[in-house]
Amino acid sequence: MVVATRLKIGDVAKQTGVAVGALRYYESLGLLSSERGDNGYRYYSPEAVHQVQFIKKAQALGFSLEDVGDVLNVHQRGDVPCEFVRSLLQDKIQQLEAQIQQMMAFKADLEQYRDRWAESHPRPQPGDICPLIETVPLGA
Amino acid sequence: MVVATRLKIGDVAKQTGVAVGALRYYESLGLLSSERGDNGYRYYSPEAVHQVQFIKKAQALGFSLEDVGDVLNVHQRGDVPCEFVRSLLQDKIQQLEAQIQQMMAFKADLEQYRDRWAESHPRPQPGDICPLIETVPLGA
DNA sequence: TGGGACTTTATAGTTGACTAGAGAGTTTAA
DNA sequence: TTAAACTCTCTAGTCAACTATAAAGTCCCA
Repeated sequence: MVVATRLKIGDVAKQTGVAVGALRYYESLGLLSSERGDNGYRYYSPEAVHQVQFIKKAQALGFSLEDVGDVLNVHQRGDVPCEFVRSLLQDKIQQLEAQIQQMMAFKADLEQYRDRWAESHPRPQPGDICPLIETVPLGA
Repeated sequence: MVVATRLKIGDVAKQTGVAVGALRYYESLGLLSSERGDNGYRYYSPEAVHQVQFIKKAQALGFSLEDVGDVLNVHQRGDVPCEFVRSLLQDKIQQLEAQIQQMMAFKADLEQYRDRWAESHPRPQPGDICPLIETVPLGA
């Protein structure tokens, strides 16, 4: 009676804002799966939308599609012990933590950079040459 | 008498751990400058080493070489008012801040993900199927 | 029944940040 | 002095993550 909604590739594209071509590309990498209709069309379950959103989110944070696959493929194969997934997750969390620390340090650098310059130039004059970079070498 | 040390490209490569080809590439993008000797060789000042280190640092944090150029080119041309550089820096700082916030949120997601699973699986059995991804859809 | 919107595969092109190699000239240390 | 090591330019290739296009088939609705 109640047949689970089957989405066509264009529907998933619209709901996620991800291009049709990109979805096919994800499939080619094993990040996203679909069933094929008799017409050869791909049909997706509504969860596929979440899957794609997850991919985009991870990606926005600097994870590669391969990284994402490390987690998702494991799920799709459905045959890997939980401990493995858990350690993958733990790795990602630690990577993220390290990256956050680096970013905060770099941000502090940039702020110091900006503020030191502000001190020595309380009121920039038109035509000023900017001594910013050479006088406060960053990241040395 | 005292001539400032002139480094050859290979010296800079060794001191920074960046490949010779990459240094030439940076130059082609205007991120790094050198003087040419009569032999056609590039010669670098010791500050070039800091410049390259800065590039690598920014890059490691997800800034593109174009981003880096936004800051550095301004310096190399030496003719742009400070306020412009200041606003560039301010932009980068804010970008960084936003990214840090996102990363922290995502990290929290992953941790929740990991911990919820731990609750429901206090002692994973060998052969367990991992219900991690489907049961706790992330980033939905 | 038609036609526009959608789908398929396959191939090729794009961007960023390089690396690799050819072919030629230069420097340097034994 | 000569050979290894280094440098030059130029062209081509690589990898990731796509996008674009062609040629063909399918769906849907007025």
